Amino acid sequence: MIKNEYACDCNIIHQEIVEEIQKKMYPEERFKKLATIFKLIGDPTRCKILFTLTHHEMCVCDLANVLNMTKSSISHQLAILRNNGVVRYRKSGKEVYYTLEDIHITKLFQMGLDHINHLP
Amino acid sequence: MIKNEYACDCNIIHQEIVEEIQKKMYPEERFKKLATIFKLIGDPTRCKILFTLTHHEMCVCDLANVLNMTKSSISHQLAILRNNGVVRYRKSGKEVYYTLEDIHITKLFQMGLDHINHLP
DNA sequence: TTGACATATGAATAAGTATTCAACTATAAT
DNA sequence: ATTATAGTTGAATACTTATTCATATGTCAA
Repeated sequence: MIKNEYACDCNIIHQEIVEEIQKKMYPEERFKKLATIFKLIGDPTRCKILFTLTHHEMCVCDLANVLNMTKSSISHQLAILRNNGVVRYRKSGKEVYYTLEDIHITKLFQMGLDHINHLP
Repeated sequence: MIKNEYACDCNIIHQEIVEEIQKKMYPEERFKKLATIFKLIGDPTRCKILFTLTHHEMCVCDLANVLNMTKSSISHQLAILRNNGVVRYRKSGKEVYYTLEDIHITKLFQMGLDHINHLP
């Protein structure tokens, strides 16, 4: 048991295992990115938006009606998805139409969806 | 264009599409569950814990050392993962050893990890 | 050009959450 | 028995974030 004064508030119990994993550890930045990806899907409103866009391209008003929420609220959430490259938009007259952009996140979302659909 | 006074603050622009998707829509509860799953992974500390446990079963002290955080902080996060069935624990003397429990969440996590590892 | 509507956005508010701190339980060692 | 250590947990704090409100921009129709 090696005292570890600087790193944290407790002892290392299994030094070999700890060192082995510390070598494999990614830099902080990568874990932040990873968490961000999951956090993007980790909100009910955004889940509903993604679910809806999986079925059809949609403008903000229609999304607001489908989700039964205000345009403003939807628009804020779309901005988050947009700024993280999850959705793409095209303008047509007064309307703005959104579609899914990021294939990886879409796949992750679909996997999560399949999972809960198979729950009891 | 049909005025929708009760549902939200705006008009339905494409009624057919909206109605079609409203039929396919899941109940609120299911989207909450879905979001919860992703939210569980959507935090850098929990990502690090999951990453570490992917490689080896580990006790709280060792986890605290690997992540360079306090035992308390780790323990709180482990409680969240535990309460949501993501990790399992076994006691051995004074130590508590954690392993991954939920195969679905582990798979989702791995998919996310693969994704960011293939980023430029 | 005026009015109506679709969308975006900044600020404010409210709710949620991660970490710290202090106190607690349980186990092991002396 | 007493002490030290591993882990948990509740409360407090600091931070993040979703929604609302008010306002602004841009497009279309009259």
